[in-house]
Amino acid sequence: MIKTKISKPTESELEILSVLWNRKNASVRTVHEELSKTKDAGYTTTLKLMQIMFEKKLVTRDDSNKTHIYAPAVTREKTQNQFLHRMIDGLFAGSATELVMQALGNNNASKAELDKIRELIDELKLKK
Amino acid sequence: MIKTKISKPTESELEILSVLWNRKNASVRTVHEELSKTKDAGYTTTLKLMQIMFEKKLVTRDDSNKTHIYAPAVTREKTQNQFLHRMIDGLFAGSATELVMQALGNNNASKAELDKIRELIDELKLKK
DNA sequence: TTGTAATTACGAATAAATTCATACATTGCC
DNA sequence: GGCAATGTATGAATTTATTCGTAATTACAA
Repeated sequence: MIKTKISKPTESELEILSVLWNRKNASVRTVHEELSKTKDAGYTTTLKLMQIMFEKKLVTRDDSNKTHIYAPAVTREKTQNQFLHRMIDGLFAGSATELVMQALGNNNASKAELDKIRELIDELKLKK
Repeated sequence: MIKTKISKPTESELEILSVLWNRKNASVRTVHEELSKTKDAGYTTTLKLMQIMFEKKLVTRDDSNKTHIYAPAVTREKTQNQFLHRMIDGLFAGSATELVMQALGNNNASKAELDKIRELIDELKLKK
């Protein structure tokens, strides 16, 4: 199996991917309007970014109509893991456990959420 | 309390901070030699970066001797949290729980580690 | 067909991060 | 003192990411 170079999405690209993940696919205009809620940048800026992402193969697009429709070419999960690994390696001395504990400790997870995590842990332990 | 603008360390700055965290403090040469093990860049590049970090107040330095000694001005924990939050907001739709589950699921934590995390969870639950 | 609104394409400006060459300063040793 | 070794300072080049103005294209309604 040939592994093509992983191109890590930049900060801005991540914002765009988020919109695409939520909507499955979208036009530049839709993405731009979504982003405009929290950020202010010109329309052509978003367009250009999405074109670059297309070249990088971070997204695919259907250009059979005038308005091109973009869709993510990478999954949210893969991308999350990519960043998690980066972070674990660079900032948590390679220990995923450290990251988990830190994230748990500093956050107000509800009782229900904590239970859900506990369940997962028990499951994982069974596999050992 | 006055909150000064948080300046997020860049990728390269993070590598330098890692060395400083591990050693408490170090000269440019020491840091550079450490980094050279995994990365190849010139000495003055490391120097310049550390000077910039000093201006940004990411590190302090003792320049009473010819060879300046640098020390981290931000803690590893604070920095970890800063990045964790960024990541949770940008990539996990604001849910720390999601991040934790993802990190756990994809990683081979040992039984002992899983137990440690479970303990933490139980502790947190008591506080609810 | 022709005009207009919406869109994509393109190229260049700007900004941010990284890299490095070169100059200058300090120390220790002969 | 004079020289070599080891540092720091500085400015500029390079690279990567972001932004946006303007031109070309397309769809479609009048």
